[in-house]
Amino acid sequence: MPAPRTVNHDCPIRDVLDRVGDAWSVLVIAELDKAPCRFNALRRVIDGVSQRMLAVTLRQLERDGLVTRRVTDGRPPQVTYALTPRGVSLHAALAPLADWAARHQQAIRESRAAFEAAQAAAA
Amino acid sequence: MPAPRTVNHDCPIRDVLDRVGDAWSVLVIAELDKAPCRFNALRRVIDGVSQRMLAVTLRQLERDGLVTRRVTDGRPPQVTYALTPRGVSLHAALAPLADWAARHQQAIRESRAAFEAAQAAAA
DNA sequence: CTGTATCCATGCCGATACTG
DNA sequence: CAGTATCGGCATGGATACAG
Repeated sequence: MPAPRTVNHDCPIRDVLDRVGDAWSVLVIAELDKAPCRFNALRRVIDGVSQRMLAVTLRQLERDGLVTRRVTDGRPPQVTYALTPRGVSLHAALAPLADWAARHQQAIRESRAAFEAAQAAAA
Repeated sequence: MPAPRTVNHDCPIRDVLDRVGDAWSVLVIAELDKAPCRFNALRRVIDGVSQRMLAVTLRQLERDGLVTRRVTDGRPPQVTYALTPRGVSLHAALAPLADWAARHQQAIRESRAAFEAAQAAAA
């Protein structure tokens, strides 16, 4: 019975969404796309990210070859993160989705409000 | 000084990713884009999704106006789900990302392997 | 400054049981 | 067939403390 006509979880897009679907990855990528950035600078600009999660996120992105980590020893030590070409291309691939989001955001909010109103009415 | 130059969480794309970043939404959308489908048919084709999560996922998508839920009372009762035009457009907006994923999947795997090899070597 | 290690609260989700 | 309700385990992630 080797005919699994079921939808596969390891279709490529699920892979990406596992990377990029978390709370911080996209924000980090978007920020680094503007300019390379140091750890604490990112921390300040991202707003709400914990030290732990920023470190974890950057590790994952580095691991996947989406960002580079460059250490400049000195006083104090500095670590600069930057997007790789691959990271830039991911950011580009994200653009249509961002565009869709911006265009439908309002309509979705309205749908949601309408849906909840209907729910309330039913109750 | 009301100048919060921090990155915002409610930038539209984070909104979408909160919807679409979960494990099942994209799979459901992809499946419904092929053809409308009934609940248990989806359940069978999606493979691994629990009854609960499929129900929750469909509710959210319906809530956001991405899918419709049509009930055909009878013996037995039938419920058919289908994508709305908005849902179709989301699926389209996802395409570039899926494409990127397919193209970089292999390279990412290699990066990851290399990264872990480096880690192991360092230890 | 740039992290890692630990602890712990929260919330997600599968399993199960039950309803129309 | 198409769900909802409830429970419990497990992973996620914030807070804190510590290190290079």
